[in-house]
Amino acid sequence: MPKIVNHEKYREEMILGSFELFSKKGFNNITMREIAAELNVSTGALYHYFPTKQSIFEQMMTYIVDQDLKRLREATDTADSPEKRMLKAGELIENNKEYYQNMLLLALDYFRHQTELDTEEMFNKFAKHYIHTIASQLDMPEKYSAIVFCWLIGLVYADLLCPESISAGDQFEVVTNVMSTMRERSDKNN
Amino acid sequence: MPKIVNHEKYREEMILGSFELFSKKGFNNITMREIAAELNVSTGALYHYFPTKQSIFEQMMTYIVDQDLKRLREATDTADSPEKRMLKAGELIENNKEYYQNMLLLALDYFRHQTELDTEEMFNKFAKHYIHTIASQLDMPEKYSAIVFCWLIGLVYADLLCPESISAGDQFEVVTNVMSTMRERSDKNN
Amino acid sequence: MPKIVNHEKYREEMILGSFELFSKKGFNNITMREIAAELNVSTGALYHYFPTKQSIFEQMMTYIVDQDLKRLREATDTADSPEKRMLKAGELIENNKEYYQNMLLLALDYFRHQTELDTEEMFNKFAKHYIHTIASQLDMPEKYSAIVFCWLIGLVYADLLCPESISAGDQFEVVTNVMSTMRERSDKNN
Amino acid sequence: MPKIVNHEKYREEMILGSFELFSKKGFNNITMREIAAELNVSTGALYHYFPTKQSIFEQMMTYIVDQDLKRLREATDTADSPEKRMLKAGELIENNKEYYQNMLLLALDYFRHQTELDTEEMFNKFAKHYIHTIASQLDMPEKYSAIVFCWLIGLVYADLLCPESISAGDQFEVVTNVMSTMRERSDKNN
DNA sequence: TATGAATGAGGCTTCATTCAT
DNA sequence: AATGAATGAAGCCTCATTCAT
Repeated sequence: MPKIVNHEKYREEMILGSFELFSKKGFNNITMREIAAELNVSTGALYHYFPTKQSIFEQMMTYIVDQDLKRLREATDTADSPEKRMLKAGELIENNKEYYQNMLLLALDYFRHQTELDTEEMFNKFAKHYIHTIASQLDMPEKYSAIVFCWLIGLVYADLLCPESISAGDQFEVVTNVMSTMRERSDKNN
Repeated sequence: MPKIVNHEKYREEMILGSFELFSKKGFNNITMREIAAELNVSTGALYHYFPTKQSIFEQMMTYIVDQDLKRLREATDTADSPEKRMLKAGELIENNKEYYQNMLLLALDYFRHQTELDTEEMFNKFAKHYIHTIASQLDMPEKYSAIVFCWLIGLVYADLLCPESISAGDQFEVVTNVMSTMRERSDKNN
Repeated sequence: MPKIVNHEKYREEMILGSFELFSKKGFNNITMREIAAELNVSTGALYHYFPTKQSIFEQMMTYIVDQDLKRLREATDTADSPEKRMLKAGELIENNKEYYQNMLLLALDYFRHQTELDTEEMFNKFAKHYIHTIASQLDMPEKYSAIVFCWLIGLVYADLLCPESISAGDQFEVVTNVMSTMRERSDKNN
Repeated sequence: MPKIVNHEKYREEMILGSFELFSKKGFNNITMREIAAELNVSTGALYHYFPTKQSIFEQMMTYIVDQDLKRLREATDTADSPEKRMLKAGELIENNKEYYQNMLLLALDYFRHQTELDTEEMFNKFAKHYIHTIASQLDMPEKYSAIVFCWLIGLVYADLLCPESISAGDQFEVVTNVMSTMRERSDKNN
C-alpha cells in the first residue's frame, strides 16, 4: 500500500494555505517554489496535487467563494432588527477585514487571468447572492442593497489602500442612520 | 536648456502611453520590450529615460493621480444644485468608466509593489482630496461624502467584475433621491 | 524456489512489454510512469524488478537480441536453393518490418546511451552471427554476405524514413538476379 | 546603433556548431545550456536567434541537408569510369565517415520528433536525389542504384555500431567487381 | 542619445528515484 | 511484494537589465 494520505483533505489544506499567499502577493509575484515552501512540501508534491499554478489558483478561488457564500448563508439565519443587523454586519467585516481585503485583491487577479468565459458568471453569481442577502437581512429592496454592496466593496478597498482617510465605524453609523430615516419616511408615506 | 523641455515632454508621453498597458495587464504581466514596442522606442531608449521598470510604474502613477486631481478641481468649478451635480458626476464616471477601472487596477498593483513607505501617503492625499471635493460639490459633511467616495469605488469595481449585476444608472438615481430626502429632513430640523 | 520462476517470467514479460515503448518513443522520451502504466504495475513494482531505467533498457536489448538470434537460427534450418532462401528472407523482413525498424531505432539509442565498453561487443557478436548465417544460407563467402547484411540494414532504415523512394520487393528481385549471375560466372570459372 | 552583428552569418555558425552536438548526443540528451556553452553564448543569446530548441534542430537539419545535396551535386561533375567513380565515392564516404554517421543519427532523431507532415517529403527528396546521382555517376539504372544507396546507408550504420565486423574497403572492392561483372554480362547480351 | 544584442538568474514544470506504508 | 506519494535536480524558456557600438 502507498503512503497513506487523505488526498482530498490534503488538497483542501493546500488550497487554504495558498489563499493568503496569492492574495498578498498576487498571482504573478509568487513562485511555485515559494508556495511549496510555505506549504512545507516539495514542488514535486505540489504538482502531484495540482497540474499547474493556474490550477491551484482557480481551485482556490472556487473553494474560497463557495466557503464564503456558505458562511454568508449561515449568518443570514440570526434574526434581529435591520438596523442592528447592519451594525452586526459591520462588526463581521471589521473582524474579517483582512480576509475581505484578500478576496478583493484576489478577485482582480482572477479577473486579469481569466481565460475561460464563465469567470464573469462566477462573479455575477457571487454578487447577486450578496445583494439578495443584504436586501433580505436589512429589509430593503435590492435596488438599495446593491448600493450597500458597492459601498461595502469600496469600504474594504479604501481601508486597504488609505486606512487613514477612512473610518469604517463612522460610516456604518451614518449609513444606519440614513437607513432609519429612509424607512421612517417610507412608513409615513404608506 | 532647450533640450530639457523636449526630454521632459518625451518622458510625459511615455508615461501616458504606458498607463493603459500597465493597468490592462498588470505590472508583472507586461515586459519592458512590450512597453518599448508600444512606445515605439528601443529598450535601450526606455532605460535612458527610466532607470527601472518599477520607476516607470511609479512615475506613471504619480503623474496619473496628479492629472486626475487636476481634472477633478476643474470639474469643481461648474456650479449647479447638489442633486444635479451628483447626476453630472455619474455621467462623468460613466463616460470615463474604463479610465477609472484602470486606476482601480493600477492602485492595487501599486499597493502590492510598494517598497517605500510614502505610498500610503499618496493614496491618502488622493482620497482626502476626493472626499473633500465631493463634500463641497454635493454640499454635505465629509462624514457623508466619505461614504459616497467608497460607494463610487465599489461601483467602479463591481462594474468591472460583474457588470450584469450592477446598474450604475439606477444606483445614481436612488442615491440622489436619498440625498434629497436627507437634505429635506435636515432643513426641517434646523 | 518456485517463486523464482514466476519472478523471472514476470521480468521477461515486462521486458517484452517495454520493447515497443522504447523503440517507438526513444529512451529519453518515455517515462518510468508510462512504462509502469503500460505494464499495468506501479512505479514501485517496476523498481522492484529493475534498479534503474537504464537497466530495463539494457536487459531489454539483450533479451531482444538473443531472441532474434534464436529465431534466425531456427529459420536457418529450412533448406532450399540459395535464391529461394533469399526471397524467403525478403518475405520475413517484409512481414516483420516494424519489428526490424524498431530494432534499428533501439540500436542507435543503445549506442548513444552506452556507458560500459561491452556494448560494441554485443553489436559485433550480433553482426557476425548475422553475416555468418547469411553466408551459409545463401551459400556465399562472408565477404559477400557482409554486403548483403549492410544492404538489409539500409533497406530497413530507408523504408522507415522514406518508404516512397524505396521498393523492397524490387530490390530483393534484383539482388537475387545478381546473385544468380555471380554464381553462374563463378561456376563457369571453376 | 546596436552591437553590430551579422545576424544571418552568426545564425549559420550556430547551426553548424550545433550539428555535432545534436548528432552525437541526440535531441533529448542535450540541454540548451550545453548547446549555449558549446557555442560560447548565453542561453539568452541562443533564444535571441532561435525561438525554441526544436527550432534550432529543424533549421540545422534543413541547412545540413541542403548543404549535403549541394556538395553531392558538385562531386557529380568530376568525370571518370563508373568503376573508378565507385571507388572514389568509397573514399569520400571513408573520409567523411563521421559526418555521415552523424547524419544517420540525426535523421532518426528527426524522424522521431517530426510533428509536421512534410518531414517524410524532405527525406524522400533527399533519397531520390541520392539515388538519381548514383545512377548517373555509376552508369546504372535507378533500380540498381537504389540498392547501392541502401547498402551505403547500412554500411555507415554498421561501421558506427560494429566497426570490427565490417570492412568498408573490402565491401567497396567486392561491389566494384560485381558491378563490372554485371556490366560485362549486360554488354554481351546486347 | 539610441539601438538591440547579450546576459543569466529565476520562472514553471517534468521525472527518475526513494520511501513510508 | 507492492503501492503511489514525495523529493528535488534539472529541463526549457522568459525577461529585467547591461553594454558594445
